Amino acid sequence: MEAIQVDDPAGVDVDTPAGVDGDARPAVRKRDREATRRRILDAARDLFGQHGYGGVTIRMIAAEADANTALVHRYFGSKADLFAEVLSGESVLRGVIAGGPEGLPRRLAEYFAHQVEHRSVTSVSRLLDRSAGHPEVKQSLLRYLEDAIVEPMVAQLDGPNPRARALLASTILMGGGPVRRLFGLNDLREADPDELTDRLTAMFTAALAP
Amino acid sequence: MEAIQVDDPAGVDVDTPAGVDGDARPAVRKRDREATRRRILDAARDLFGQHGYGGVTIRMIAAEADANTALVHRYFGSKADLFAEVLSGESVLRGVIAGGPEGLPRRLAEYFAHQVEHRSVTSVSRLLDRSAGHPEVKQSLLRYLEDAIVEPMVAQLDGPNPRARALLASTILMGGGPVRRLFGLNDLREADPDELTDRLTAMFTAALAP
DNA sequence: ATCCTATGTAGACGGATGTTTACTTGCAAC
DNA sequence: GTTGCAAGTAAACATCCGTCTACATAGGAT
Repeated sequence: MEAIQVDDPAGVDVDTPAGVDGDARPAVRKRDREATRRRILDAARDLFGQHGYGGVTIRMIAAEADANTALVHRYFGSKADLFAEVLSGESVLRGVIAGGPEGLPRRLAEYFAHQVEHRSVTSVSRLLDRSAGHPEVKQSLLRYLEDAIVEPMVAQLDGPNPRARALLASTILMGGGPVRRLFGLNDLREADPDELTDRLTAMFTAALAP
Repeated sequence: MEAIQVDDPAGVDVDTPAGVDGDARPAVRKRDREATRRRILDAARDLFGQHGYGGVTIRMIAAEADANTALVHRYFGSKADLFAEVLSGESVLRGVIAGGPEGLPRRLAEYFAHQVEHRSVTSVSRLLDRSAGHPEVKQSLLRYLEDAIVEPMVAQLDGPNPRARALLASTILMGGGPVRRLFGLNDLREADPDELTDRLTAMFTAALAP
């Protein structure tokens, strides 16, 4: 869990004949603010997606990005700020939701079912699920859900109480996180994928119907 | 968040005339293993229910139970063990699920809607939600969900893939936690309670139907 | 009244974490 | 080549946490 110390003084042994180390990084890296910032952000996105906010330390992020811990704070302020920036870059669900109200339940169902079929080590739902219960990122999570899910969904709904209906659909989406985390995927794969999608479509339809 | 230090040396001032302190506890308590154990367990149940596993410290529990930190470990082993014991005592949902398959979707919907109407500071869903992402209690959570939700639900289901259907219903239940935590209750109360219950019934029916 | 044990207590230990500080060094403008 | 600043580094700081150890004492058995 620790001991990922990068004990390469990065100055000794400048002429490493060829990259013998696993990572394909140059023996001595150019100083590049933007590149470093991006490496940190990418590492943070991966790690937060895998282990959630609480499961990741600044030192883990720095090690994964092959950067110094202090740089994380220099470029992003605090851990919570970095998390917020990672989250603000996610936009997969927005694309799923866009596309017109008729097919919306089915598109949501297919997104859900897709996550059951192809386990992605990193995904937004995984990140949301595993970051629950950390008050310092509640605002970031709320903003993401509002901007990327609820608001675009409400924009497509006719009839009364669109917001309550969108929240019920979100409930299904968010429930997938804990269920997958605890039970794994095999139980949900019990039936064939098409039946799962059909059933989910019916659930989303019930949540969203006017 | 801290400084709940109980600085009562508990021996000085033995003859406090009457309980002037807010808590109705005797100035000097009798030594009582069972009572102390129960106080700790009750405090743990309340606090875990409010803040989740990670949001509660052993010191908070001890302070709330007016006991010593070491006693928590003496009586319960570790924090994770204490959490498991708290969880094993919860059985509200089992009662909701029992009662026959026909009314099951509606009973689940009413349970869900009830939590929207009467915000209980402590509840199982709240506890489950806020304890996500802590690997050391994953097994406890899984066991609870399996024993108290999925297994009793499966026992009532006819038709194919009962387990996958039960998991989909659980998805709705578990999604309620994050949604309530982040959005609060007002948005879901947009419509009148009966309509909410009806809609949830339809969702659970879609999840569970053969 | 005297022991003895289970109950309760105080405090430390070891480790982890977010964050900051003081320093070094690459790089480019002059 | 010199210099100044931004990029990068090492190490510490300040907490906080779960857990454990060594000690005090209440209260029943003798």
